[in-house]
Amino acid sequence: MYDSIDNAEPIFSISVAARLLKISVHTLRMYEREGLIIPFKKDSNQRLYAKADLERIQCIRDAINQAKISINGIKTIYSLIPCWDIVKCSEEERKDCSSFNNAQKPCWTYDHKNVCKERNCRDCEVYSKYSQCGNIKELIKFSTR
Amino acid sequence: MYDSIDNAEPIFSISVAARLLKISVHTLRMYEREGLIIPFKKDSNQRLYAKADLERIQCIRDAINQAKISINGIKTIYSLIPCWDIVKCSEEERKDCSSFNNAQKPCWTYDHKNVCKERNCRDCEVYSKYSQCGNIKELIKFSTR
DNA sequence: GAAAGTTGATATTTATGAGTATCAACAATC
DNA sequence: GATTGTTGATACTCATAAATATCAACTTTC
Repeated sequence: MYDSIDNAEPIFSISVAARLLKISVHTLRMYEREGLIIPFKKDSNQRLYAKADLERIQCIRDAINQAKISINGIKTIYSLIPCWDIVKCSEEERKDCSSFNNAQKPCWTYDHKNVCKERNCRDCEVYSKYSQCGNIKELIKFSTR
Repeated sequence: MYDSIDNAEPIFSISVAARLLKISVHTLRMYEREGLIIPFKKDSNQRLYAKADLERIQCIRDAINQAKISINGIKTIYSLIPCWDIVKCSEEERKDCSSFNNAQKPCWTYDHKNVCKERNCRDCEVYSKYSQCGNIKELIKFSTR
């Protein structure tokens, strides 16, 4: 039943998400403010979380609590995802891209120009597909093949 | 005068290094125990630091104190350096490499087999050339060109 | 339309990671 | 050979990051 829910469909309210993850709603909003997650937003501005979001958040929790990586550390690690290789932006665009030229926070926390302007970061695979738990290194490997 | 010193020549004792960096000798040994640095060792086992080591340590300090990245975060970031691309190890060797297949600590903290067995990590460019301050992202960029 | 849930903001608590202190054994220096 | 510095190990302190609590204004729900 719970298994039949689509991974990407935002259906859990913040309080339900918090209960499932055994954390507080405040912590969820804090992760968002830090740029670690991008929950879906209803027209009324209320947040909704999908199963994929919950898995992602659990990875972040493990990084903080088990691996003892600070939030700023996680932001820096996310900033190393080779987004330029994933979205295939041009040399010209790279020169002009804040994300390409910095390494303090994830690309999806910047105001976008260029290719990324038309993309919705929540659905972009830089954010959605590759930024969980151990697989950032897998992505770097893949990009250097 | 100080400028004429070779960057790579290990000449500073631990107490001198600590004084120059304005930190304690204990902190220097702690960074080493954590695998962040590899000082030169005399036959008597005493440590010596080169100018390049001091610069590297200053970068680590800035990451901890300014950027607020935890030591475990720095170790994880170091583990993302595409060493496989730098030392050009084979597919076969990669399958068998603890560093390639993990992302918790830098490659130079593992017991080495394969290509790296003959290398001295302190002199290896994975450690020496590319692991300072902001240039890990530069290296990933370079590897994905 | 009353109750339950959400919003962002600010203030506060607490768990712990980074750094320090102390130690006896050993090495270097003059 | 006496002084100064180094080694690793264990125990301790302190600064602060992560998490919590509280708030009034706003939404959703039945």
